[in-house]
Amino acid sequence: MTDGDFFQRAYNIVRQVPKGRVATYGQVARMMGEPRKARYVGFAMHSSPGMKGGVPCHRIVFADGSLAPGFAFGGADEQQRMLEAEGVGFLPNGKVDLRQYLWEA
DNA sequence: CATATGACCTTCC
DNA sequence: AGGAAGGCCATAT
Repeated sequence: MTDGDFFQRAYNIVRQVPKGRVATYGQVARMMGEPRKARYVGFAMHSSPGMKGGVPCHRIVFADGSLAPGFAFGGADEQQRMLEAEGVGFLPNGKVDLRQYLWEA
């Protein structure tokens, strides 16, 4: 196996994220035991097969609760709408309420 | 083939 | 308390 397994591991964690809940890149990276690789978790999402592959990248948000503008499915607006459709609540500042919807392993 | 950048987070000053 | 820099692996040019 190659180090690329890191991607597979990232997908594995993201895939474990329950519906109506969101996880942060750093948290996922930390789960894999590589808190410094938070950046590549995002890369993994970019190369992710999509939710069709079981990788709900839209449930992955920043550590502060903001989404990924310009790189998401069709815009942070679409992503935000999807999360709301899953039951995730958003704060008036346009961020996810990690206080309540942050996925806890 | 080598160089540069990237959906980020953590830590130090 | 706020600001700045670093770090890591992979992908793309």
